[in-house]
Amino acid sequence: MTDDDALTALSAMAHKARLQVVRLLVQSGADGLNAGQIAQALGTSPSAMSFHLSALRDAKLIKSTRHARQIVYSVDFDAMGGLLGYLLHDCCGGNARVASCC
Amino acid sequence: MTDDDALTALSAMAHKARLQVVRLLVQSGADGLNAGQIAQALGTSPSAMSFHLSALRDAKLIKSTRHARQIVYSVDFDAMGGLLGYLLHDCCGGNARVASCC
DNA sequence: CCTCCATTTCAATAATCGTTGAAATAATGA
DNA sequence: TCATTATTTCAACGATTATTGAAATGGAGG
Repeated sequence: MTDDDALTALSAMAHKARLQVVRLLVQSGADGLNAGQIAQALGTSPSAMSFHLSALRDAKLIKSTRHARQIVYSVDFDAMGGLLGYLLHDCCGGNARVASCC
Repeated sequence: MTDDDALTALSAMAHKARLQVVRLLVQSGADGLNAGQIAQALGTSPSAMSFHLSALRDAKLIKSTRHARQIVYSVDFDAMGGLLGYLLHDCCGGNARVASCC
C-alpha cells in the first residue's frame, strides 16, 4: 500500500455516512448488501449513497458485483487490514503502545 | 472514543502533510520536535504547518508543550492506538482478517 | 522598555467535497 | 418491444477545507 492509497482510504473513511456503511457491510460479512438496502438502512438518498459507495470502492475498501438488477457491496477485509497495517507499521513504526490496541 | 472523535482523527490523518507530520513525530518519539523544525523538515510554511498541527492537536493525535519560545509537538501514542483500536473493534467488529495486520 | 524570534491568527482566495433532484443507463419480465 | 425497477451519472449549488501572506501574540534577552 502506497502513501496515496492510504490517503485515499483515510479520506474515504473520514465521513460519517461512509463509516456507517463500512460498519453495516462488516456486519453483513461476505454476503454483503445491495445499494438500495444500504441507502434505506442509513436513511440516505440512492444518489447520495451511490456517491459514498463510489468513494469507498475507489479506495478499494469495498467491492461490488452486479446481481441481476442490483449491485451488491461487501467489505474487502484484506484491504481494511492493509490500511490498519499501514497505519501501524509504515506510519507509526510498529510502536508497541500503538500496537497494544490489537 | 466516540464516532465523532474517530471521524475527527480520520480527517486529520487524511492529508499528505499531516501524515508526514505523524511519521516524523513518531520517529522523534517522546522528545518531539518544535513547530519550526517540523515545517522546515517538510518544506512547508510556518503558517501552513501551524494549521496542520492544530488539526492534529484538535484530533488529540498529537500534544504540544511550550518550551521557552518554541512549541514542541509529540505524538500521543495512546491516542493513535485508540484510533486503530476503534477501527479494528468498533468499526470492523474485530474481524480476524482485519486484525491479521497487527 | 525595546527588539528579536517563534508561532499563531486572520482575511482573502482557491480548491475540494457533499447534497440535491433530474436524467441516463442497465437489467428484468410481461 | 415496453414498462418497471435498481442504480448511477450529471450539473448546479452550498459547504467545508487548504493555501497564502500579512499582522498579531507571547516569550527571551539586552
